[in-house]
Amino acid sequence: MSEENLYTAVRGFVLDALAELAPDLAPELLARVEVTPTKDVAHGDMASNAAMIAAKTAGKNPRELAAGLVERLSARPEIAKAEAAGPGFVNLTLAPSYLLAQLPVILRAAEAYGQRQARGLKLNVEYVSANPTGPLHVGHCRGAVVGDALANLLAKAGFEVTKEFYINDAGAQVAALARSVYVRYLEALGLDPQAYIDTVPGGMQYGGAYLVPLGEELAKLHGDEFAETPEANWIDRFRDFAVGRMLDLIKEDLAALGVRQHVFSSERALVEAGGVARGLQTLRDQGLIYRGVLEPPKGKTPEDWEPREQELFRATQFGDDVDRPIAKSDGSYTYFANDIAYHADKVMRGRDGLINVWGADHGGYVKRMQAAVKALSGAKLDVVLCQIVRVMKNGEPVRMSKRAGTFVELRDLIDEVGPDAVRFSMLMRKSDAQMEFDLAAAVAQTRENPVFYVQYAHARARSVLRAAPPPDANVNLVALGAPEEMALIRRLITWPRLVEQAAEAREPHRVAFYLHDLASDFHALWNAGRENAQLRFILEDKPVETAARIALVAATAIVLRSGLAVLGVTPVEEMR
RNA sequence: GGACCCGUAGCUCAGCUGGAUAGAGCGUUGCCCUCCGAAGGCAAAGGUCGCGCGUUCGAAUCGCGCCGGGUCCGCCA
Repeated sequence: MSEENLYTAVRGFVLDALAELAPDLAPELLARVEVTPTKDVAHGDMASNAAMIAAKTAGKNPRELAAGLVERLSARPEIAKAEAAGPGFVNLTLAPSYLLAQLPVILRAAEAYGQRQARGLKLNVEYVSANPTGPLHVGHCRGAVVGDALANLLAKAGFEVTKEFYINDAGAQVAALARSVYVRYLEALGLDPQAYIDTVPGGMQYGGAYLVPLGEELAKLHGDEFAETPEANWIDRFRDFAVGRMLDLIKEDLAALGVRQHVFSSERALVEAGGVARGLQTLRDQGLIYRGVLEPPKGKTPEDWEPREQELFRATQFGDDVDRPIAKSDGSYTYFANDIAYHADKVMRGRDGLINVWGADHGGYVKRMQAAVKALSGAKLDVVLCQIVRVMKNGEPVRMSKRAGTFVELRDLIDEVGPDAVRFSMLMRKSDAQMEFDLAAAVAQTRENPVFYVQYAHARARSVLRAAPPPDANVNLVALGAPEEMALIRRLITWPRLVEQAAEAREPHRVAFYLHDLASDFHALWNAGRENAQLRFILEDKPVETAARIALVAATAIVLRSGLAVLGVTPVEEMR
């Protein structure tokens, strides 16, 4: 396989030249040498900071070193022009033939362009993991989209990726779900549930109408068998039934968004298999669990605070601020203990790295979870936090509460604006930036959504290709050279580099911005053809030019598809 | 009181892990369809990058301190 990432290749040239001028530079120093796209075409195609990085230890000033690099790099056939600039940049203009030679590479690779070779490393990306107590609401969709796109991105970057959903089916929430379903069951039997509701400590916690059919179904199935019986007789049965149904609901919602996870891990199954004690044993063996008393949180002492001895995990040894309880005062495990066990399980399944996509309301748990994973294994846990999406309707924030049944269901949103627009707009922002989502605007402004801008570029490209002879990877490309054409090519060859960098930063939004820029370059070229007929893609009397331009258009469509696939957005053929 | 995230154009947001003159979309103003798809393009206007020190060849980016917004802080998950 030829080197697809041209920046990596050129960086190799720079390092070769640097080694002649300043041998024996430390590897840490060389690692900081970059070859980057230039912001301004006047600076050429690529620029390197090599001279500025190496100057000090090489005992030369940056400009002097840059001049030496320029001399050596200019001699290479791949480089048309090299010059020193500014404080010591080396600006490189690539030989057109070298740049153009990437077009056949793209055409042959097709949608696999930008796909890095397998690294032999397995990553686990866990996302959504909503409580199985109801359908997904719009607050969930950011994490769902970001997690899914990130997983795709990492796969593109050469990692073996497992997409995972953690089912919180073991705690008080799902017990409350079972009780709420029980209420619907009583109603379905024609009984007044009020007397029962009064006996439940938290009352009717999940009052949404979506549980009504479950109650009816249970009434049909069991008649009044459980109507007057103690909770112990029915709660397991009702809970399992309800959790199963809610999970089906969630999976349907995810499917509507185009999200399909590989693994659904049940907390309950883990607990019942004794996984918690097993997971904690690793920590006990290392003496990282002890009995102790925590200080009250400063400035916000709960009124009923009293010192209690608890089992604690020495999270402070791994960078956390305080040690964290793994058992409640009554001896039962905390959620954190279950989470430790779950992460131990994920690591044992052979993952080289774990990534959790969490809502910002879990920000306070990042350090302790990272500490636990560090203590459990050599694997690293990265947490991508998604800030809460504030849903606005007519300028008013919409309160979302699953318990009150007042949330806006994700499904409604998808049905209204379509999965592509939902996904793309969630990815047009950095995930840790706060975000307002105006429902009215999302519905009304579908045409203004940037996703259509990108899809339109693809549809335009495909429309040209339908009217032209098929693209040929062996075509003569010398006819290409207009500024708009070269700008587009420069953008295309940046795709492999972008995949790598976005994956490393765990930032799928960069893909969305890249595609927007690429679409912009393509639209600009298109309109150049409207201004100047000689720049049109298809010229009846000029088969050589036409063939070269068709190759460029085909390459553009390929990269657009390649990127949209990462985002999970449909590359439409036409948008009429 | 503490932890984490955010503060960039009127609005919504990027800014490639420290680089050259800080960008895009929307909105405003003015242009471009006898021509492959105008859901497009070109141009103009719009900035003390929250404030102040510091680190160095160089800071929107890194460190510290303030100011403002958000999320969270044992026996919920």
